[in-house]
Amino acid sequence: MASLSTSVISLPRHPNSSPPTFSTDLRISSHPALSLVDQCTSIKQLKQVHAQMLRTGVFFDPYSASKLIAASALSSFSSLDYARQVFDQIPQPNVYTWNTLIRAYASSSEPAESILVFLEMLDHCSECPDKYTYTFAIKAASELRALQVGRGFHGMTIKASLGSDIYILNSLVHFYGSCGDLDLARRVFVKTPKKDVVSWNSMITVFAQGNCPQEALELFKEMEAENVKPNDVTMVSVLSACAKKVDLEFGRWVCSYIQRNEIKENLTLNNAMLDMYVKCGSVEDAKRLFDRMPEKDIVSWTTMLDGYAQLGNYEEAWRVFAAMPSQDIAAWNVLISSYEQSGKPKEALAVFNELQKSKSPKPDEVTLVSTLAACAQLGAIDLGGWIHVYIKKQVMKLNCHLTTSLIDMYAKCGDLDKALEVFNSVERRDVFVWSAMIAGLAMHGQGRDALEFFSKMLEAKVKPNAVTFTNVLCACSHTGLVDEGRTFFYQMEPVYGVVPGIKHYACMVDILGRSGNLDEAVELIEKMPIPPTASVWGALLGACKLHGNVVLAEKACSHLLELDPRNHGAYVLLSNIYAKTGKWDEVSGLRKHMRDAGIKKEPGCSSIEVNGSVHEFLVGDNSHPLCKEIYSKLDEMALRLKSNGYVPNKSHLLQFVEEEDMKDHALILHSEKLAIAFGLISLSPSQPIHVVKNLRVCGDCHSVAKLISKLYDREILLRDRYRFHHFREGHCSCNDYW
DNA sequence: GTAGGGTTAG
Repeated sequence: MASLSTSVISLPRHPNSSPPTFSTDLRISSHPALSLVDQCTSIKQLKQVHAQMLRTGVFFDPYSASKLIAASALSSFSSLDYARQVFDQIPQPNVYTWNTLIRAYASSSEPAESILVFLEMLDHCSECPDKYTYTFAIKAASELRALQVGRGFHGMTIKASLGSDIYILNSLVHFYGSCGDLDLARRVFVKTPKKDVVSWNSMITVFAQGNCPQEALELFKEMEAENVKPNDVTMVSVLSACAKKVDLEFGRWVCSYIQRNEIKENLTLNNAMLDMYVKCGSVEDAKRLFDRMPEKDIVSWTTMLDGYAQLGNYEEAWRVFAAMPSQDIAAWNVLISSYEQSGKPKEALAVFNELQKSKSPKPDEVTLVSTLAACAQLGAIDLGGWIHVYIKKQVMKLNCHLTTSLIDMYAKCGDLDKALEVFNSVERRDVFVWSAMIAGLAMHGQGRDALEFFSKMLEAKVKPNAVTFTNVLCACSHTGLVDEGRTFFYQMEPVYGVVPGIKHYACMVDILGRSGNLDEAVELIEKMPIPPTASVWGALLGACKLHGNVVLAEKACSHLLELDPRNHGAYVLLSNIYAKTGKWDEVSGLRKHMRDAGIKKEPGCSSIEVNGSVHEFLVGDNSHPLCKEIYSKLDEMALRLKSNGYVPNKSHLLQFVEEEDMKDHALILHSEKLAIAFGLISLSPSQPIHVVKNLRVCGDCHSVAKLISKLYDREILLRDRYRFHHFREGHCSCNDYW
């Protein structure tokens, strides 16, 4: 046997040194060149064998040429371009040769080529595509999620009398599922005459991955009832369905089922069990399994890492991260996204920084999506903009995920123009891209524009979803478009097929309540088909505060506290209503109750980004290095405001403060004012002051910001928990409607 | 001589 340990290959001499003859020569299948093909470990070696085959003429035997193509296209060192070159040298490729190329492209990174080769085959091959050809071509269509193309193949298989081939039918189930058409997948499955285990597996997988975990589990039971023995692949999908359903009990049952039925455990199955445990919240079960797994790969480690991170146990998460054999980008992404999603955007950015410093792995699309979301939370536009440039420099394709994140980041960082620029620059806009743009316009108070975008979206034939409607209603709420809001709300289900959810009800209550239609808001709550949640009562309570309706406020508040007894926001709102109507006894009563129950008001916190770093201020904060300068600026501001007729609005104090002077003092120390003062001293006059506040802006701070924008001739952009306030020349973009 | 179904991060 020839050895390939050297890079230059010398083929063994043919036993009788005479050139081989082909066509009918059966010895060809054992020709030495062919066994060499199997031993190649690099494209270079393959090329040497190829050259020898050409020289000896072996290449012109279709069987031999196909082997060469298979090796160049399907091996670990595969090069499809090379395979294509080899293919093009073959004078008359047969069906098998065509199949090899179509198969190789189908599972490559360019499945579209597979379809093109299939079409070429129809033109150039004297034989018809066979059952193998179709399975490969259908696989390519699945990869591409090309519904129409696949349907075409489906029709062709029927015409070619291959309509009952089990391989083709199973591929079709998988294909329709990956196109998201569960209905067609099911129809093919139902019509499959003799279902084998793969048929069942395919359909279960389609349900599990298509957000129908319940159907997946039911089908598994049906499969059992039909006495089809499930295998390891079945169980992977069943576990995935348990994970999606967050059904730990059933998940545990499945694990014991696997043992009872002696389904052979392998790495993938163990990983699926790990994932199920983690998704169902039992990292303990996951850890027990992890410790006894004979083999672990990067997926096992990443799943454990995710388990700890999701539970907020970052100490253990970092320990797993450090212990993994290698940290791939997925591991970094777990950390960044879990920090970002649990409201720790600063930590997320710190991890991103570490990743940058470590040089490898390179951030991928998921990294950037999570990091942009963290920037959006913080209002960190410098880093956000940097990532935008990074994407352009890396010539990364802006897919819809990234586009959505960029629009969201720019909008939440106050740069609506940039958000629009991104929106206008892309070719493809899915429902999320449109919805993000509508949300951006809404939060900047441009409700009418938001609605115009909504109609453009409909014109573009993009179907709105629940998120779209939340944003549309939000736009109506921020701009006070009551009639429009009502119309959209009542059109949702009959016209667009989107059933109003709790968020939509909360928005609608907000729209009605805010505009003073408190009775209608109450009526809507009473008629809701789903039980109202804290957010719904919260919206009503907010409206009561705006319109000074103490009686209704107390009712809303008691409902709210019934559902969420520790909701400090409710106490604050009610207390504000009491304060507004001068009921100071009630204010102190509430205060006392909060103290006794150990409920603390979430401290107001404002942050401002100056030269790329984020500075945070709490109320009365004096921890900033420039604290002295900030406070003297505040004194100056107070004087200037007073001399311009400003009177502090004390109803915005939660605390009952005896001394009048103290009240003024507490107000002037609100975090947003500290941040604005810091902005005034550290930014050049041409730079707008961007402040992000964690709570809703207080009424007094709102008036102050308006005045400052005029007296100091500065633009102030304040983002509160709900929206943007853009102060310019004494006015706010919200028109004092918020 | 070829085939179909599976696990991690948004």
